[in-house]
Amino acid sequence: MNIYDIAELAGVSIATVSRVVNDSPKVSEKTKAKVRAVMEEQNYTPNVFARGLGLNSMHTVGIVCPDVSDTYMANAVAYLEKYLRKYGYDCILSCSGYKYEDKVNAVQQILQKRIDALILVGSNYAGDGGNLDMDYLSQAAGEVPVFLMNGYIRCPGVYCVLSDGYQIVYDMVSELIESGRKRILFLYDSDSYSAKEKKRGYEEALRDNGLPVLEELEVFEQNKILKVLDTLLKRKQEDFDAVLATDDGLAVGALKYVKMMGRSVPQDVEIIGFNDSELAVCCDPELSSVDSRGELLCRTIVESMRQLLAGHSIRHKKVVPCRLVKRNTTN
Amino acid sequence: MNIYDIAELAGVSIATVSRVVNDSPKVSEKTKAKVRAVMEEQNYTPNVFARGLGLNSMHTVGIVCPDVSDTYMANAVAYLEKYLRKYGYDCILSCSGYKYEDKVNAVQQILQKRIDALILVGSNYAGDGGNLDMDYLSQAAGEVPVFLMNGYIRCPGVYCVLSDGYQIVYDMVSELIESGRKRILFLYDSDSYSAKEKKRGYEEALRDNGLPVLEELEVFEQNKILKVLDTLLKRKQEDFDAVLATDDGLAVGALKYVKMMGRSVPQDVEIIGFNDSELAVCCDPELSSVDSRGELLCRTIVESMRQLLAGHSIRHKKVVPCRLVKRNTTN
DNA sequence: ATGAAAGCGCTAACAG
DNA sequence: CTGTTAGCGCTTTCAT
Repeated sequence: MNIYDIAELAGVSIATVSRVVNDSPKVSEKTKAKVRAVMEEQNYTPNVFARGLGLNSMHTVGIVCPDVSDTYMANAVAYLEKYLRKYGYDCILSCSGYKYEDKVNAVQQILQKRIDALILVGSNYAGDGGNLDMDYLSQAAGEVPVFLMNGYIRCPGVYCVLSDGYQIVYDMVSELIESGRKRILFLYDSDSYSAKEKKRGYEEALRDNGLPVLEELEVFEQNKILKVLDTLLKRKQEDFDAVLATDDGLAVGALKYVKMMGRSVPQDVEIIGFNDSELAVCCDPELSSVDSRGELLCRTIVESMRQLLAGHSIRHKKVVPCRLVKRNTTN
Repeated sequence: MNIYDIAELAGVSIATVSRVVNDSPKVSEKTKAKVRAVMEEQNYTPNVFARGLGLNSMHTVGIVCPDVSDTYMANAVAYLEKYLRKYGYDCILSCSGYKYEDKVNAVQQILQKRIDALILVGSNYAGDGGNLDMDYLSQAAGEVPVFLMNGYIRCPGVYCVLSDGYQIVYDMVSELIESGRKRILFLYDSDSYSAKEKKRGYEEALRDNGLPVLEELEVFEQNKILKVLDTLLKRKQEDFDAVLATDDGLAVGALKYVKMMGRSVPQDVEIIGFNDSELAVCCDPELSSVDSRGELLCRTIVESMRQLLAGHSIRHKKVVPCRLVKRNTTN
């Protein structure tokens, strides 16, 4: 059943059928109704490939993230998909992994699908692991609009939507210090843009509050609960009275360590995680965690994308404030 | 830059270029090399839409799940994507939600994309919520091969790959009883095929071991840690000495309740979760959990799909055994 | 408001 | 092994 069949059955030309399919205003309501009736009756669906060929678009956006099995990204993908679908876009998903060359490959591959826009989830696409060569992004941006969720690079055609990790960390550290904490452990697990921003917030807050930045208090470990626990056990690093982690998994690892050392949370050690995931509620005691506004970021990205594709111009950088979800704190 | 340009630059016909693109064996290595050189040099990429039109396929498979932000599904999608990409398939993802009509819509919508196969993740597609009308699946199966991950319906064209929830639950309950547990709470959160199977395993094990099936010990609650805790608190149901939950989130909710009641785990109450997620390791004490073999299921699905698309016939049902990951048990 | 016809870029007989 | 050519199903001028 193709457009010719419908045209014949409806007694019109294929051009008219096409116009009806695209809801063109220059078809009389009467004809529209007639054609639509036939389409319904025949259960006709336009061939998306032919349509794509003609329009050079299949109304599809590409979503690339290092790993959807990560809670943060899974959430992001879920929200993105939801908003994109709301506006009739389909999503093609690609999980690139974390290695630079794999990320480049994934981006180049998905571009061949002639997507209408590309969304990169997670700040790992903005300068991770030392390789700062962002050419593949500017190249991509030359073909379609590129959106960076929670990352930032300065490059025409790349639109960045991110939460203000720097600010919230700065504020939290300042508050911790004000409430008497002196040795705050900073736990992170990546060199991504957002991790660096958080670290900067941590260090600046320490400095601005007259405390030294101690290397021994900045620990980099894979985001696995038991790995973190293990590392802390090995280092026998018990000399801290607060922990700030860039992810809830890390925070829980620290929590386990602290409890194992017989110290109590939050009295002896205050622990704060990031992303406000189920992990923060699962552990005992529950932990405060920063809501990094995943849903808002996703909504903003999709709305911006629509603006852009509709011909409007949009800002290259949009920053959203984070907010702390407090649980069991001492103050 | 299209096939004509390449043909001209390489001094061959478009047919030859097309053959090279598709790596047809009937082109001399010499010509292939020549054409490939030009393609490289011009950075040529075949237009996927035109290709789709000609082949009536874009080498894409549809993945539909109720909600990727759920850990189990996120994992499944990650594995599926990985294996599919390995064989050159792209994935289009659709999150349908849990409502029957939304599931039907999602399936019908994604079919219009002329995907090569459809994968439905989670047993919610096989008879959930009372509505047993599986017509939309058999209809879908009429158009493309349909794979059900962890669900089972008897329908030609629908291939089911699932883990044996019935058996593992039956075995675990039997063991619990043998080790002296008498009142085992069964916590579940859906009416899906797999939940029903687990419940059946629970009930049959009780019966076969001479214990009654008590309604008060079967509690249905949303899979949210705090919701479960809340429900148990309201019911003041403390009269159980073991818990079997169909998901780790539920198990953790029960754990919190048990600890709150001042009873100890696993001495007073043994708790076992499902899916072996991070939650099982995050809580304190860590919980045993059933590995439902997500990766194996995904790999099996993708391999089966390839067999099928290659013209071989495959079995309509493949069952994989689960396995228990023990942590802090009493026996 | 509608139709005729020329593409869109590629695949796949068919012919040599 | 290579080239010619007729589609694939739709969009879109350009007429009318």
